Amino acid sequence: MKPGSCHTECQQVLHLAERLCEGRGARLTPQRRQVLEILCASPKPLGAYDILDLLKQGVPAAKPPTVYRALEFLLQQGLVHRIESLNAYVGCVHPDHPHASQFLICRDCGEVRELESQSVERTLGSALRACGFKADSRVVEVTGRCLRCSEQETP
Amino acid sequence: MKPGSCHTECQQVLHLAERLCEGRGARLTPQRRQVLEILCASPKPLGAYDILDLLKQGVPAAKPPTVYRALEFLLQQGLVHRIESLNAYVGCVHPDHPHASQFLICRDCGEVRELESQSVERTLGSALRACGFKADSRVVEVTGRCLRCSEQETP
DNA sequence: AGTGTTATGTTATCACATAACATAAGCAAT
DNA sequence: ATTGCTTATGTTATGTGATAACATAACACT
Repeated sequence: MKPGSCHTECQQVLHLAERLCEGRGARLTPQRRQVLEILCASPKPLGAYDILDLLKQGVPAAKPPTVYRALEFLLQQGLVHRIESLNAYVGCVHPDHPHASQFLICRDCGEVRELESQSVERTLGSALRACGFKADSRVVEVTGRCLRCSEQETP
Repeated sequence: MKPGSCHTECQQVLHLAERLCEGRGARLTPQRRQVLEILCASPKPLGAYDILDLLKQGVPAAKPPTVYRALEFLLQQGLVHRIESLNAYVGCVHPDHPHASQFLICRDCGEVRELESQSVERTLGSALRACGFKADSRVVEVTGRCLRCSEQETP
């Protein structure tokens, strides 16, 4: 079972998202839901205009602000993440607990995996504390080759 | 003495850059040198079009590709870094030894500081090893408030 | 001088993101 | 239900960052 590409898994995430938003009094409108659905169904990060193209199937009148507004909401709710080094977005694998995102980006297959290393979290946290820096958001993005790709060929 | 804003320090970096390029057989041409100079002289990260505006003082015919080509070279040589979460560029403080860049970005004063924590390096490295990921480049960028700014006001 | 390589000039265009203002939908209180 | 507020969406235009493609010039080596 590959991450992000499984239909049933995607459904689970959507239900969880609904519950979370409900509990927070946040409105997961049809449009926002569709954008989340698009991201969850994609095994790879999507650019805003990729999302736009897909969204148009359900919302023909969709335009860039449509997507960016939905993304803004979903990012706030922790339901999706933005990959800074790709200008792209991914559905969050486990939106139930807040976490600083750490991503592994394979330059060959394009897949993005969330890392969630506690030790990286901790060491980064103490480094920040040591220099008195109050963090709002932490970005950890590693580009390279995933295990599968580096096993397949050896350049 | 504030990082990046000191003229003599900037000169030192430029001389070092010349030596490094010389040793590698890389050509630090006048244009590339000017772009590096612009970045070193700035206490804050600059966008490509900011650099372009400044570069035009010395190279009136400069256009976007002029800047991006210079940046490409300087990035390859490790003389500048790109800040992914800002789409901006900074001169490298210590280009002599290669290092994974870690940045602290103050959302108030806009200053960017290089962190270089060995422990973050190590833990991230071992986390990557543990999942068989071969890293090409590591991006660590933390946005928040620097010590100075959080001391000045308390919202 | 000749030739291959690397750097620069030039035009156009692509890709990503948001400002600004208009309309509509949801919701609470009378 | 109507009013009135708040939040969400529609729409047009534009701002900002980056690169493709092709032409010319500078360099380095024999």
